[in-house]
Amino acid sequence: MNLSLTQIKTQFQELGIKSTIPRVVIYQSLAKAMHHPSAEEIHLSIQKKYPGVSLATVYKTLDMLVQKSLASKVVTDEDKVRYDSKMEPHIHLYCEKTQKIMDYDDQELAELIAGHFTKKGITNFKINRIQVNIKGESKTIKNK
Amino acid sequence: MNLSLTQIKTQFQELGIKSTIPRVVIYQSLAKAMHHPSAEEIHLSIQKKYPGVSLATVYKTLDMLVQKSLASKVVTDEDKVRYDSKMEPHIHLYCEKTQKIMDYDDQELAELIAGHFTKKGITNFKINRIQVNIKGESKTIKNK
DNA sequence: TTAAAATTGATAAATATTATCTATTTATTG
DNA sequence: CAATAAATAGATAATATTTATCAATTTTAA
Repeated sequence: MNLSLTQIKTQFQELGIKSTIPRVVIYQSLAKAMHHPSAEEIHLSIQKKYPGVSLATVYKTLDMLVQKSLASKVVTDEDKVRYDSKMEPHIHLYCEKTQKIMDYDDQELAELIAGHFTKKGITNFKINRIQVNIKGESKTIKNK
Repeated sequence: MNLSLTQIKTQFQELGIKSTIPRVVIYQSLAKAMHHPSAEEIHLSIQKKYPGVSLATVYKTLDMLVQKSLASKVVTDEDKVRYDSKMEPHIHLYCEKTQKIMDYDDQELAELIAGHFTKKGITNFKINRIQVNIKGESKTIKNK
């Protein structure tokens, strides 16, 4: 999602987040990215335009965004954490060959699962969020 | 699952895994544990009886077990990897308060989801495994 | 414009995991 | 059983990611 600096500042204000250049830029980069970037990737992506922003600030800002529910952590089999600014429920497809993560929207499945638990429930557990991850391989189109 | 040393040795032999004391003991500890232990927890758990076994060996052995499909990695929001020796498909309940992971078997849900994808499919993606994680809070029994 | 409070950036520290390399152990063969 | 080749273990160094520290800077509010 492409967000303007003004849009972000407004959004921050509504949530009581102090607007600083690093924060706005980091969130803009995350929101634009389609590939669930790591802290370091975000740091790199803003290097050219904002060389001053440190990696520590990127980490602190990402944590803050997660706290404020503007982003979520995506843990993977790699040893680093990735981030996602798409907060609507969606499924992640993990390609085991390329380690890439793709988004997959499936409203029907979401309802199917939610319905199952509404009907059946889980004893002694309060469900906040249901995550579905699919692991496999993305088929690329061979010899056109 | 409680496995005897002999059972494990036999299982290793069948899979072409060389039986060493550290390996057998590590796998036994993992198989017995119900709490999805980390490498360090496994290392601790065998300290008393087998003080010689190093943490490096625990890591190497766990990797090997994952390669041989005797265990799987469980990534969490914590910054360490946990391991699971239960290889049958099952759901993990993540308690966001205690960070504890509980197993939850729900054959019906598994079939529901599998059926959904059989019917609907995902374009350009070969599904190997479907993981369902449920995040929330485990309700403990208050004031008996 | 000023002042208090919060944030930043540079760097050190902590933590988890992997790599290296020699000594030991295992499995095999005679 | 003994000898041997191959694989593994253990100690430790190295790497990588993330967090903590703290003075300097920036923001917000008055």
